Amino acid sequence: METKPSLGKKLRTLRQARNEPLRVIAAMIDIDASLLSKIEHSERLPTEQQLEKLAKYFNISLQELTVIAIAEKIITTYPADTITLQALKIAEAQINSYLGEKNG
Amino acid sequence: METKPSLGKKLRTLRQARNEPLRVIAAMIDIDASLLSKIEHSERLPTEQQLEKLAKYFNISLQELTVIAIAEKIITTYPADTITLQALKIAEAQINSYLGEKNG
DNA sequence: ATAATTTTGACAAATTTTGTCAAGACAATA
DNA sequence: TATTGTCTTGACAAAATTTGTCAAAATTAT
Repeated sequence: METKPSLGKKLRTLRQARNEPLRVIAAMIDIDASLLSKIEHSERLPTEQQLEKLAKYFNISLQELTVIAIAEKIITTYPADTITLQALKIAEAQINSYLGEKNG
Repeated sequence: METKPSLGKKLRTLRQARNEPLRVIAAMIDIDASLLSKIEHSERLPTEQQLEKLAKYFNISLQELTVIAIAEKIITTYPADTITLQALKIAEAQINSYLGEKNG
């Protein structure tokens, strides 16, 4: 079982806070309940469009959800080792440099 | 034209240092010369297996190539904004925590 | 026990990735 | 400048991955 905080956990918590079955929210975001179940278990990640609908439905920040989704995608895609760590630092540096130059 | 340092540039530099045509190295790593051309132009990224063969052929560190490849993949996949930046930091933190616990 | 909900695996459809080919651009050289 | 070899590019097919659904099993609640 997946134990650490995750997008799935967050979504499940939000849903349970409202006492709503998968069925209802799945319908709201136009997917099958089984897919939402998988999302809540971090077996699948929501698409951008699903994230948008979820953010709207739960009235929370899309950006916040997107951050977690990207982080999880990266974590599941690459091994948790120093190579990946170095790659992340480089990517970070490039974005920082890009954002820096964009302004002053 | 792509101007910043990149995996493609590095590979092209290595190849040119040997004065070898695409054809030769492409053959060594079992791909078409046109694909290697695209790789050198950062239009495509090498697969893991291609990276391995390239590292061997040029007698350089596979890890070093992999780091750059992953960084470039991330950069081309996600927008260069603060959301991605936050996501990268989270991914980094998770790997660090994983690597930390793994040892002492 | 029954009914509702949730989970899971198998699968089809859609999308993305990967590699090749062929034609054209470019460069070097006779 | 004609010829030959090299490099680049777009279009495309094949392969791989992702995405979503269905149906059946498992779990939970009534």
